[in-house]
Amino acid sequence: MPRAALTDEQIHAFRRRAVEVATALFAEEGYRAVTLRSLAAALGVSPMTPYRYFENKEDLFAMVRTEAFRRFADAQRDAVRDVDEPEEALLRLGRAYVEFALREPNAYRIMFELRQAPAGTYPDLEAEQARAFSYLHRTVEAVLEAQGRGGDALRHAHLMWAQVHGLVSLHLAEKLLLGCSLEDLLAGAFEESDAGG
Amino acid sequence: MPRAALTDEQIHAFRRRAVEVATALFAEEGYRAVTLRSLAAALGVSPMTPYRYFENKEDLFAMVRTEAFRRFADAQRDAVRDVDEPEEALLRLGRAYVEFALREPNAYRIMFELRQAPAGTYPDLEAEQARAFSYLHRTVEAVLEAQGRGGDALRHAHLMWAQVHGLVSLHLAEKLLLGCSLEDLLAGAFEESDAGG
DNA sequence: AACTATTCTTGACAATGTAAATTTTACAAA
DNA sequence: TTTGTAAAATTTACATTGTCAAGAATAGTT
Repeated sequence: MPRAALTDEQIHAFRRRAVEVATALFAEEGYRAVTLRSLAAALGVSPMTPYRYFENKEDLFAMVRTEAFRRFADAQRDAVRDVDEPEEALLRLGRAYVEFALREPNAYRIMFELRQAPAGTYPDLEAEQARAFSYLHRTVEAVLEAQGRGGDALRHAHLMWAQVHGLVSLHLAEKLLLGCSLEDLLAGAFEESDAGG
Repeated sequence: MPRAALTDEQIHAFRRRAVEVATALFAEEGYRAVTLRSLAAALGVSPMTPYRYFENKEDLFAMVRTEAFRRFADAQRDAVRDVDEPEEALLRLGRAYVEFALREPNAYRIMFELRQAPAGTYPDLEAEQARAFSYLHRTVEAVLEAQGRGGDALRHAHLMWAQVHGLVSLHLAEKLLLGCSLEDLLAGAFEESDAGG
């Protein structure tokens, strides 16, 4: 006789929409400018309604991050779909990486903020993160294998990731000195990545 | 006949102490946990007193960042003091970089947060930042010169910076996958930096 | 000792995250 | 159709924050 509880589908639908709107607000106004109240207003619900669907703000942010990593991982996947040449794939991964970061700088900022919840808190987030990295990892494996020297693909993949992430981070934080644009640096980075493995 | 205005020295003394205490609080409790009220309490003054010495919280944070960059730049300077061999100097800069980031992770986080005030807002900050980079820049110049190929030292220095910053960032954000520690990666990075120039 | 410009404190306000209380809603039984 | 009820949604309320404005204390000159 009581009112029916929310379907899993209804819950997920609301969560999806909330994350979507929150992401849009981030893209416009930046990270910390988005409040739960402004989000609720944008969703057309009362300020406390999101609390039925998310534990708290941090929980919602985690899902925003998770979805951002999902889009990022998808972009990485699509970048190497139907690309057989490993070195070509490597280049495309790098380009797709930078493209994503420049297309969605606020998403990138949220994804790689230097203060995150302790490991194990948000398994979905970490899964998407791992997936995003997996395409680079596999491609580096293929490159090294083609060159006859396998083994430390994980290390090399991390190094490349760090290189590009470092460049993008410094660019987004406006730490690059005049006379050195991101494009210049990327050209050099990719070139050396190819050469040096 | 009125009360004497604060000396420049008094003002600077308070600002220094406030920044010092704020830095200590950051180190303990992390970044956003520090409030102006808690800082004032730690300083033994009323909540509004800091406002006579800083425009607002952002202004105070900027000075915390500036001092962090100053310590960092000093560490870089000291790392290569009296080191003649350019390649040895390069290694030491890298080690000093990572040491600083691991010794003062919260400072490092504040310094390289992905959302900063627009360029030109805090000249002192940018000056210390530029100084911190200058030691690497000069050393790379020396290395390239010794190898007979000069010209793109700025680019190479940026790439190395990005490499190490990327590794440290990923480490601090706990994004490194199991089986790949920061130490392993750094060994590889430095080795290749030496080799590849 | 008294005036006054300056420093410092107190009180207050708006915004925010969130808890508790209250109201509304949807469904099924009477 | 009416009504009971549990879930959903809203409204209220509160603590914490950054910051403003008014008041209180302070020090140095006359």
